[in-house]
Amino acid sequence: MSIQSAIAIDQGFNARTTSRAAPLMAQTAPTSAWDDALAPARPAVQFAPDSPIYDEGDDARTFYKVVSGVVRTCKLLSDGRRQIDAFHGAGDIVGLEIDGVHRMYAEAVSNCVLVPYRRQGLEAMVAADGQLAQQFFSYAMRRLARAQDHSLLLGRCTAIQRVAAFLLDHADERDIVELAMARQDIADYLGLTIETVSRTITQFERDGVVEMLNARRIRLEDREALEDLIA
Amino acid sequence: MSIQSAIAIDQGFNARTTSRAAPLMAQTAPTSAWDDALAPARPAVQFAPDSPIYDEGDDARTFYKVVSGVVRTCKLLSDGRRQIDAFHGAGDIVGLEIDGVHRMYAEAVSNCVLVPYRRQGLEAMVAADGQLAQQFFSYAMRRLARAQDHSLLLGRCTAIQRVAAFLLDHADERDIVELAMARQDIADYLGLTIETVSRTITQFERDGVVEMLNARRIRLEDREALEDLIA
DNA sequence: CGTCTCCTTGAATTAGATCAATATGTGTGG
DNA sequence: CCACACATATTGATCTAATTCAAGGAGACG
Repeated sequence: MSIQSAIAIDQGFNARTTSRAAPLMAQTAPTSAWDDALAPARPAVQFAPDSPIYDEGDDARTFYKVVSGVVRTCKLLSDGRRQIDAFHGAGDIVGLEIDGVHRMYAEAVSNCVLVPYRRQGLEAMVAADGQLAQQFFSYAMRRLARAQDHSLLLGRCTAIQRVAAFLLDHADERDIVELAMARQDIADYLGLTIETVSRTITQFERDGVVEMLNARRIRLEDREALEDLIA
Repeated sequence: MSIQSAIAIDQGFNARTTSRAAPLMAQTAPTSAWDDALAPARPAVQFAPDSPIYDEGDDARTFYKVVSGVVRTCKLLSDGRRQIDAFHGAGDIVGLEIDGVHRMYAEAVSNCVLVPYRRQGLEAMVAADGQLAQQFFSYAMRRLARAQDHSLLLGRCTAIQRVAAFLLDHADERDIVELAMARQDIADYLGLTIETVSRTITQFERDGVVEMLNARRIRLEDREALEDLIA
């Protein structure tokens, strides 16, 4: 169903993380132990921007490891309001659930390559292999920590602080922010409107804190000023 | 340090969940496997309302299982704004971290009895015992699911929806909400002000949706109406 | 029976949303 | 290469939900 739009490819693993996805990858754990322990359910699959990966409510037989590109996981309210839970880059796991059903839906933000794994196989291996189990526990705890940080941002931070935190989160070592996602995605991640995100970035530019090379590429001119905002 | 205010007691395990904590407990997994597998680090410890359990930044050598009462885990912003991440009732684990440091601080909301466990022992056991590891992984994933639901509430729901969701979350089978926490706690959990929480509940009462038996005890007169608000 | 803490209520303010254009690309076909 | 169409982004004007500021009540407790 949601995988129909995906095109199976026989290789593509050598194409390492794009520089665009690198900042996200930096926040994820090494997954080397995985690649050895778990056999992919199928060859890697490619998704075009905005194409669905799985739907909320879908049977969660399969989970994915992101090889390249960026994935968003979201929830919808009945009136159409959307909350993006997280963006996932190379190395991240998406779609892993304890019970059998996906609690969110996932879509490709950019062109993505994902490796699908069977959840069934995982459960047996986790029970058998303490090392692997430790890795998955650790992975879940790291995701939890991020979700908790996100709650603080959504519950108690101003628009200025949310956008500042987002830019810092996605900046690379050279203070360049390469945005894989559109303004609407940023807004739905930060619990704001697209207009507020746009205005806030513009304001940062007026204040000389950032420079917009273009809409998707922003340079932090004064990283400290941004850090002070969220301190 | 943060445990100084706690008084070690030699028993208290037989005192099962108070009715007050029951709704929270319902959201937690059975932990029977634990009690057998992991030996407490010390006898159970009692905490008075508002007393600190551990501080953000503290060495996370110890984690706790809530035996009775309610615990809050929180983060502070530098200007004093507080976000309550979660309330924890009987059966819940608090203070378990992957790295060695507590990412939040924890305080007793009501009178609490907690059993402390050493994290050190846990890591070895998890690596050795797949069954136990599976339980901890599952626990972390359930916490993650709750944190993600909370993000949707904070990012995209109105004050009315947040308060409605909170009341439904804490109602027992008889549609009675026994609130262990003060209005300020509810506000800091929902990302609102105390005034907005108060006004919203008052409005529910005017609309005949709830009845306030007293400030800490609310009866849902029309559960469906509340459910429709968050649908 | 006063004092304290917690809760509620009211009035004024504001951050961010909404509504409404306008601009800036970006790809397409002539 | 230009002109058009379409997406996405920015900007402006207004509105509103929630906050802030400021009193009052209502229990709880010594």
